[in-house]
Amino acid sequence: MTPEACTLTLQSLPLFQGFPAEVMKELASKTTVSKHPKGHMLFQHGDTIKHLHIVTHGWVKVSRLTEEGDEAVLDVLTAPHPLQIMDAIAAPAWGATATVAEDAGFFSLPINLFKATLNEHPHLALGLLQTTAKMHQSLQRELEGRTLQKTDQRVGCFLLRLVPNPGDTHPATLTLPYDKTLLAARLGMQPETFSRALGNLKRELGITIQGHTLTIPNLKSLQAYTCSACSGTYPCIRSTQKA
Amino acid sequence: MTPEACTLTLQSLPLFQGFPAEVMKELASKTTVSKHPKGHMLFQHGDTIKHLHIVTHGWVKVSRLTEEGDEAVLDVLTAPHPLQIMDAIAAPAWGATATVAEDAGFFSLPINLFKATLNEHPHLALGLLQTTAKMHQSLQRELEGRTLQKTDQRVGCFLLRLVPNPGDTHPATLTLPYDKTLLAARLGMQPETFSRALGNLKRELGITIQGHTLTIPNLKSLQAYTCSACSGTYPCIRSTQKA
DNA sequence: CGAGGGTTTGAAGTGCATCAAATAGTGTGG
DNA sequence: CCACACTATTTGATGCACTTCAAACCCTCG
Repeated sequence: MTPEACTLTLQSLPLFQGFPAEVMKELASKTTVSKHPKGHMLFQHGDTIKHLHIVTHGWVKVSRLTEEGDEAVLDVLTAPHPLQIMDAIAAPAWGATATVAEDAGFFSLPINLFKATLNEHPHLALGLLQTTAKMHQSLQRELEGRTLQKTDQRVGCFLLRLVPNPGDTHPATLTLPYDKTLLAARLGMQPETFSRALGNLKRELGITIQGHTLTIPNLKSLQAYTCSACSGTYPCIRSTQKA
Repeated sequence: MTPEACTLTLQSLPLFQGFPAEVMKELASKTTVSKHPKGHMLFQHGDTIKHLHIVTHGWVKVSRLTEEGDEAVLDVLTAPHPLQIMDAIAAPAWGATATVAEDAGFFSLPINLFKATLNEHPHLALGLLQTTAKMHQSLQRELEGRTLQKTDQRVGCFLLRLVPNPGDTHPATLTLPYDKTLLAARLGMQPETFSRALGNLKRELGITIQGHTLTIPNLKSLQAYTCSACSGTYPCIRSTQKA
């Protein structure tokens, strides 16, 4: 990627809204571009933070592991999201582990440079606050869902947020973005439970499933089934709007 | 409260670390002090946010309600925490409901003034970023706990974080900060389940319970019982350090 | 003392996890 | 292009953790 292209791409990120052109050029010149295949671990819980990583394509699992080997998936991110930016800002070490879930590309910029830039141009922190505040809201919504929704509803809710045009009435078609096993973990349930939940939605609401593609014949009925246990109103916050 | 006292108290809040004295004086002059009894609702999901409220004493429940009347408790806050600062900052607001859980006092400053101050002194946003980042980490830890820990372990974990001197070996005594019913909701379980969990800890680990006071004979064994399902190491992030 | 909410205890039901095994899907080398 | 190995997914059977419903108990406060 040419430096100019890199600058442009960086600049388009919500994270860097409001950053002046000359600052972006400086940041871009120190930015590394990389690709990693599925399964690659980017960093893990406890590692010293050296870079701020931003996903440019693919999917990345952010999780925490216990001594006993259990895993809690905190999020699964795609472009244009930064990885654990809260840790990068606040902590000396990563608070989670990041693993590539689907072949992914990254921009990585030295965390010191990023922090220095923020210090030199403190008004940029205001934009960053917006970004982080949205992430926090999203996480609160997640906690609410875990508390109040049954597994079927969590799955339905996730599907609704994948629908390309929520406004449309009538059949919606969508593609599951990554492995069903990971989807299950992302939603805090076992793969078997996820599979059965999809089965229930199929039976109850006529949803069609072919591999990773599925069709929802009636969005309204899925909303009725799903959103009754949620405090928001559809179309609610969508994962791709998070940052 | 005298204006001077108010200024001093405001200034001591982590939220306002680094705010210059003259700015604090200005903020304090516009700050309202109030008290509300248990049960009072401060604001609810959907209300326009006009003030930034900061708890000065007592406890406040932050929750979201569904149409069906179910409630998800997102947090229970005490001094010196601000209420829903993320919502105050981010647009559009996501919002939650805040209810006084134990008689509480507040500082309230007009949100516009707060935002204007941030804009005028953008470097203050850097400190705010630190605060919000810690809140986010804390919420991630909560989500991990809900995913990986059994109810007994969640209760034990909560108790450990209430211990006054985590370093001490030998019997620790602590007081539950608010109703057991609310505690249960805060930990994402039913009151009955919470009660039984305490009973289990009593039986398994010799914890003594007298009303809202309890004694833990051996912190190490409680840690072993509780923290094995958690990715952190005790003493982990404590609720009172959150902001 | 009596009323009402907070808390505990018991019994029964349910949702999800777990274990086990079959099936579908994917990539490999022949 | 096929056979194989390996993984992802589905399906079934069983068990357990937690919820739900019900009732007793306790505690505070008027």
